[in-house]
Amino acid sequence: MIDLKYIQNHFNEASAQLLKKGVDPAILSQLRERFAALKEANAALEAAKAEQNSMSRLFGQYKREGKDIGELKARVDANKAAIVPLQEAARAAEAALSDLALTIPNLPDDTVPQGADEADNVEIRKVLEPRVFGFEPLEHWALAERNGWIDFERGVKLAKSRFSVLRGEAARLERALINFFLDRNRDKGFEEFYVPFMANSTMLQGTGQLPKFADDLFKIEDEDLYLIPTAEVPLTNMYHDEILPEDQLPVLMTAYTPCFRREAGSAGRDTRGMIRQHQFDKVEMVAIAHPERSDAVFETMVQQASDLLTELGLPHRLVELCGGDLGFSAARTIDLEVWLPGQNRYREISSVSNTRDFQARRARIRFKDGKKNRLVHTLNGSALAVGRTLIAIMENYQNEDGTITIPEVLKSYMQGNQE
RNA sequence: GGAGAGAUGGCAGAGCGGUUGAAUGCGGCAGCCUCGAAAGCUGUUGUCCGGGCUCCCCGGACCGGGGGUUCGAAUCCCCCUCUCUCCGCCA
Repeated sequence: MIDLKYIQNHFNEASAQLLKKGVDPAILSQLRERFAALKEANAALEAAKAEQNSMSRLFGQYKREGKDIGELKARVDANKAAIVPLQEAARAAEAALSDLALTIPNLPDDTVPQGADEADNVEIRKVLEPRVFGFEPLEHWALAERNGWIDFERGVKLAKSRFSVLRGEAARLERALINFFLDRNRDKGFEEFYVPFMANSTMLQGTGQLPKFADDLFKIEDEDLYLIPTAEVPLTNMYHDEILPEDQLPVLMTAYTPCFRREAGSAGRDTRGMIRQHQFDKVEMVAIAHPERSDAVFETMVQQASDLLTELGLPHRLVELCGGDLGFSAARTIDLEVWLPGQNRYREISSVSNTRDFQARRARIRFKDGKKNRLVHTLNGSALAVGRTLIAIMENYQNEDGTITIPEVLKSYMQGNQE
């Protein structure tokens, strides 16, 4: 949730920032009005309640002293009746405000480049040179088909489209990658977690998936539970409604989870292969950071994701997302895109974001700053998307005969298997 | 799924329907003591919102969540959620 006081005091700046994210600033005027209306309604209600409280105290006193309470009771009854509509008004104002506030995205950092979409993202740097092939490299689905590694048809049969089955060495490689990522993240000080793959609506609101993006989630019937779209949800909400001691910051966490997404808005996109599935594996990093030190943590996380790709020998590039391509909760995001020779292009494999205090405000995650409680900054980043890494390894390490060479660092996880 | 018990401040644990935002203990913080520490003693110690234009005061809200009774509810009533114990089922 955005900072309502900031909107109030820096209306023009906030409007400009929101515009960068492609949001109509008119919504901010509306927000400001609703905020003012709530304050007014609350002031009236609280005054009436104060009156009621003081009369009630008097009531008790009269009774103890044996005084006549008839006249007082009449006054108190009248006031009580007057409170009812005020109560209603305040409640309505509250609902109107939060309904709107929860749908407004985070404000982007000043450093975020201007731009409408993906095309306006800014490349920061490339890491590793793409390999030169002496033959025409195949796309991952063709390789998978040739070797029987991915069974798309049976995935569909078992569930529906956009599900697939990994088989044999591919399934094993998937597991190897998960272990490799978790081990390396742990080496960098991220504590490993194993978390529920479902989360309730309060937690999803905390990280910003609800209420606005309910259509992107799989909901469990008759339960207040959703399949998690990312481990960011359980990890970030680990400290939901808690106040951390300052010396515990930053909290660095990592977890492997499958991720479940409806992909409601992406009909027809990436339908071939494993790029966009309803279920995929991901190892996630989440940090709860001191607000003055979150930028350094952000850099660490970007570097970590990049190092994993480098260690796997996968060429990639770092891209700073422009305002229009930034996610709902993010103030700043750097994507890592891996080179896919079969597709002859870079594809997103990790996304590292600093949400500043946007999620912290929604999830009420705070730390003790001396005597005061302050909101923390929360950050998240993939390290890495496992399925897409698998694809990248297949495409980058393919041989002319269709076999795949296992990257050096994974060999210990594959018990010496070379192919 | 069935039966019972419970949910109070960082933790433990009291709380006749009326100065109870809440006893007490632990923990935390500050001070005294000490060369220093421990022990001991003294004081202090919840969160959120609004106003004064701020670390001090005033008002409001909060004792799992939501309703209700009442002039007044942590305390009485109803619903929901969760936890624990027993039974059933189960990896």
